[in-house]
Amino acid sequence: MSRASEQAYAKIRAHLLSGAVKPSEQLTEDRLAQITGVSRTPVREAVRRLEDELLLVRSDTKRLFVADWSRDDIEEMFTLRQMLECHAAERAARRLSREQIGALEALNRDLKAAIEQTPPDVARFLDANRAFHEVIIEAAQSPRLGQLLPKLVEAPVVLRTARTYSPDDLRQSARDHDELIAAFAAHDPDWARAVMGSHLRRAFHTFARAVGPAAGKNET
Amino acid sequence: MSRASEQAYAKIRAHLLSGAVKPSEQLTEDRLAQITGVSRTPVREAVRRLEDELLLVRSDTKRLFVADWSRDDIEEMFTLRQMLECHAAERAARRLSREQIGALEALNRDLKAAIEQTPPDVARFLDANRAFHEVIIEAAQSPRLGQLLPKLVEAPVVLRTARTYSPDDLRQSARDHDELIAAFAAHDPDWARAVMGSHLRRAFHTFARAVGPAAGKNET
DNA sequence: CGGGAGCGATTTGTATACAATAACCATCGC
DNA sequence: GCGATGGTTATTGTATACAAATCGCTCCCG
Repeated sequence: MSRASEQAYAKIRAHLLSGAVKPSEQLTEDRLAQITGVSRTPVREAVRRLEDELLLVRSDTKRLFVADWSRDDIEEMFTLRQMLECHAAERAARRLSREQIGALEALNRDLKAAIEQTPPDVARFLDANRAFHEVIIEAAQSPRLGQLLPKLVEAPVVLRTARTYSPDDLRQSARDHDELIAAFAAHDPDWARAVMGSHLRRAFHTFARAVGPAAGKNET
Repeated sequence: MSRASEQAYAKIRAHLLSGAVKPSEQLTEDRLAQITGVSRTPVREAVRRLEDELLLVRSDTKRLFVADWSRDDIEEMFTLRQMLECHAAERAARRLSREQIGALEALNRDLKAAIEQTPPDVARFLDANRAFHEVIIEAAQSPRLGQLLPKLVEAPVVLRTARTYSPDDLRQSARDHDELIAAFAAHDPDWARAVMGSHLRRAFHTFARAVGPAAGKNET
């Protein structure tokens, strides 16, 4: 995207991530234009992208709000993500080059280093983690898949970034990645799919635990 | 969406469907503004939506083109659609109300009527077919799913609408729908998933046959 | 003859002003 | 007192003018 709208996107995203605004809080395009320093036109472009990623939502009458993700929303999202990303892992297992596997190993080394810092560098962990998964999607060579997945991946991570990851959770993630790499090196699609499935399902529970226990039927 | 941009969206879509423009042909926002009778601002909004649905694509330097779907693109799309829509069928089987099942029956009656006209009314068939699948997605009660699927469903149908469907193909579709309804009435998720899977996979082959035989490795 | 720099024309991106619509609030009628 | 109704303000939608980028051509130089 072009300069101003890309900048608006990044700034608004950072603004949401900073915790300066709360879920369900109303925003206006004017206000965002002030914050980002560009006019409403590129802001609208950026907002549309953020709506697509479900970080922002519009009310029935077009008013703009910070998205509020319930536990059920998060579960639904992880279920879909699991479906798509398991497929990606399967395809990637057939296609990953030696270089790409090397890249995954390097990223996971970085990820581990981020964990073992004191205190653990969660931001660095998340970056390495994202890059890791992106390599897999890239290798799956399915453009449509690459277009669909980001919409699912971004939202909850950004909105709940303040939460605490336990060191054990982080280490388990790293181990999952190790096993994924092993499955890829063996070019075994079934193995890769299975590992990715358990990896993401565990990630969901880790995530959900922090958000709150399973809700029975409450709305909000 | 608001009036002008919605209108622009509909007109551009109709324009693509009419065959007045060919795949890979360049379009300009100005030209589309002329055609739709609104200014470039809402046109840009509409174009973004059509890009999202992969009916339009932008070159690396932001120029706008009519999308060109290769056979491989279509196969990829159907594979993803199958994955998601089987999931939807499974969920729908657990949730569909008696009224919704009644609605599906009515839609399939209409679909059959469209087939048995002479000549068959393909547009009416496609409308009923779309409505049928939308009821299922609605019943799946998965907002994210409802957001993802339209992006996959629209594009190839619109772009290849001129092609001929054989009466046998259409009748087989109607039979698939009958069996789906039976699976829903029995509230059997596994059955529903299986029927949806074969329904869509057959639809892919019907579709692909008209586009051209499986290409080995050709690019374009 | 080929390749690249420069320039005019085309196309997309951004800012701004204004129009349309929705929310808010106070007042009126019952 | 309570709900409907009108006017006022806030917010989003659209048109338009202008800026930036890109394309395609010509012309020049090697």
